[in-house]
Amino acid sequence: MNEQEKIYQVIASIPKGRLCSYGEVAKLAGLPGRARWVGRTLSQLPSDSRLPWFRVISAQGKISFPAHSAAYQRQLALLIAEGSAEPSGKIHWRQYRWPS
DNA sequence: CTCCTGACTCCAC
DNA sequence: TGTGGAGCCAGGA
Repeated sequence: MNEQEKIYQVIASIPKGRLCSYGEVAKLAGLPGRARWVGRTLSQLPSDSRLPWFRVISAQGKISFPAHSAAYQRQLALLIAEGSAEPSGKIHWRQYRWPS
């Protein structure tokens, strides 16, 4: 399994209603300190992917896209759909715990 | 090889 | 609370 697949696996395991930061995903995938790598990997994600990429946010509890951008609104809408955010943009960060 | 870039983080002010 | 800068590291030019 390559690094990209590990990252996909971790993200795929995040339950609906739970969120995880890029840094946490990296750590859980066995790639500590490589949050940027996770971000880059997601940026390369095919548009038709089923991966819940929108459950990954920054460590500051915010969406990592410029506010008002189309990408930002797309992610916010998906989070609102599962109760992880409000239309106002406020995020309800229910931290995902990796099964230990 | 060097330089720049980025869906990131931390820490100091 | 906000901002700024340094650290981070694989890719691409």
